[in-house]
Amino acid sequence: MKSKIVQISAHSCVSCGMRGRSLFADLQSDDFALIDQPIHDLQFEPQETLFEEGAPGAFLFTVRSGIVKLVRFQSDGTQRIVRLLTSGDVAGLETSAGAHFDSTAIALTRVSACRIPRAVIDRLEAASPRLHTQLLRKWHDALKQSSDFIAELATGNARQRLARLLLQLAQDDPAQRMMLPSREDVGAMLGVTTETASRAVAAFRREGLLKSLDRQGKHFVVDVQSLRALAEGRK
Amino acid sequence: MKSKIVQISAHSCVSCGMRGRSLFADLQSDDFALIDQPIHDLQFEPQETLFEEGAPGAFLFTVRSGIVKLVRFQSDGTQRIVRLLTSGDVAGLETSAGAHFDSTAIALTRVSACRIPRAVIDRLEAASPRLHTQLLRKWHDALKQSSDFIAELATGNARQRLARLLLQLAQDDPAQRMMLPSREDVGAMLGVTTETASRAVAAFRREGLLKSLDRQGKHFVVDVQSLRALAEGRK
DNA sequence: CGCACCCTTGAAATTACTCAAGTTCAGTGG
DNA sequence: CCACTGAACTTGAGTAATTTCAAGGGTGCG
Repeated sequence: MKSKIVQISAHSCVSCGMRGRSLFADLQSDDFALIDQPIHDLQFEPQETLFEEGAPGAFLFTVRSGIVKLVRFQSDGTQRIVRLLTSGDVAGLETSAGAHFDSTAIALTRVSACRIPRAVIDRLEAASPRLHTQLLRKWHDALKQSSDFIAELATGNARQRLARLLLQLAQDDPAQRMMLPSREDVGAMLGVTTETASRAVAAFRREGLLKSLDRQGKHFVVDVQSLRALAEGRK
Repeated sequence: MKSKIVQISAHSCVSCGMRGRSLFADLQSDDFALIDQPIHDLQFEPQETLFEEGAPGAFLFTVRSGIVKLVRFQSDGTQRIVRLLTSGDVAGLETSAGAHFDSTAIALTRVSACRIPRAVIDRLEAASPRLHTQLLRKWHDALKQSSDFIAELATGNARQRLARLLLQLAQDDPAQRMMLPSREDVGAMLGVTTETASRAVAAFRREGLLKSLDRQGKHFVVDVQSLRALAEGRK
């Protein structure tokens, strides 16, 4: 594990640029005084793992930037991606319910994430009701994302699923740009083989639904109109 | 809506047979005095809906018996089942995060469920920390079930998915009996068509992995050994 | 330059979908 | 009591989509 670690003082949480979307959104300045254990800002390189399924969860992570995949490994060694996390999402929420990690978290891009000890969460929640609302919201977000995943990425044919994934990945960018993970990961998200994922991406490029921004075929501009039509089944 | 309604006094919650698995598991007798709004025990017939996606969630339900499906309707009118709830599970947890219902809940069998007003949850949680742990546990259960759904029922071919579903449906019965929903619902759970679901069930019956207990093909005894082998890919 | 890794493509085999027709069964009404 | 009906399940045949296995390209890195 070569990830860069930067220790954060409670003070710097207060002025964190993404605090509004983080777990600490509702905290008041007094509350930060209750943080009695260090919170670290960790940097992960692509492919590095934040935590592994089954490990006792002593920490929870707030993703500051980048994309994290949550995966389950199957008995044949292949992986199924069960959810994607982006900026503002929490990885390892199950920690706050006292459980072991339910899945393995792996960075898809460079990822910056705050690692918060479980004890800090427990203490803040007991001492201040303000963390509570935000924790509930994060649970809700996670559950909603998970059922969206089923409804959108595990339903319909490969072209439809890919269209929905692309729309999701491009949704935050004002210019409809997005970065596409490896074809293997795309397959693991859609529940299809790597080859099928590759063929579908290649077809979209030929049809002009995707326009390459680089030579490696990782960054694209998407045609939102047409993809939306495809995603909803009106071919 | 012809569902039978029975009003429950806080007193009867105390002695409820399934309280140990319910939201109120950790409450002490004092806590029940805080329940200032009626909790109803509702009976739903198969096909009746508990609540609809998008409705403002003023209630949350604890399933006492029976099976409830959570469904999302797609733009073409077909439905995708995103999760199943059984005894002890909570439907409409999103209520406790102040959100609208994320999916529609429909009874698959006769269902008995306690309808708890949101205000009761809020009050209990504010006044007593004991509800809290249990609420967290229920969020965790829901999220785990949702990712299990992806990993198990949306991965592999139709035979494998059906095998995993059957094992799940039979897991609580000491004699490996289970009741199978309509083929349409099976399809909506596995992400395949009704015909494919029907063919897979029929094949399992011919192969002896399923033995009918009735003429209508709803109740079966499952061959756990063989299904487990199939589910894990060791044919 | 060559190796490794990923992506792409091809062709055959398998699996799933579509459309259409039978079958069974429970409930209804003559 | 029995024929009729509707709904759900089953099955068949043809088509489409996906997987599988195998080989060929491109890119980046040592």
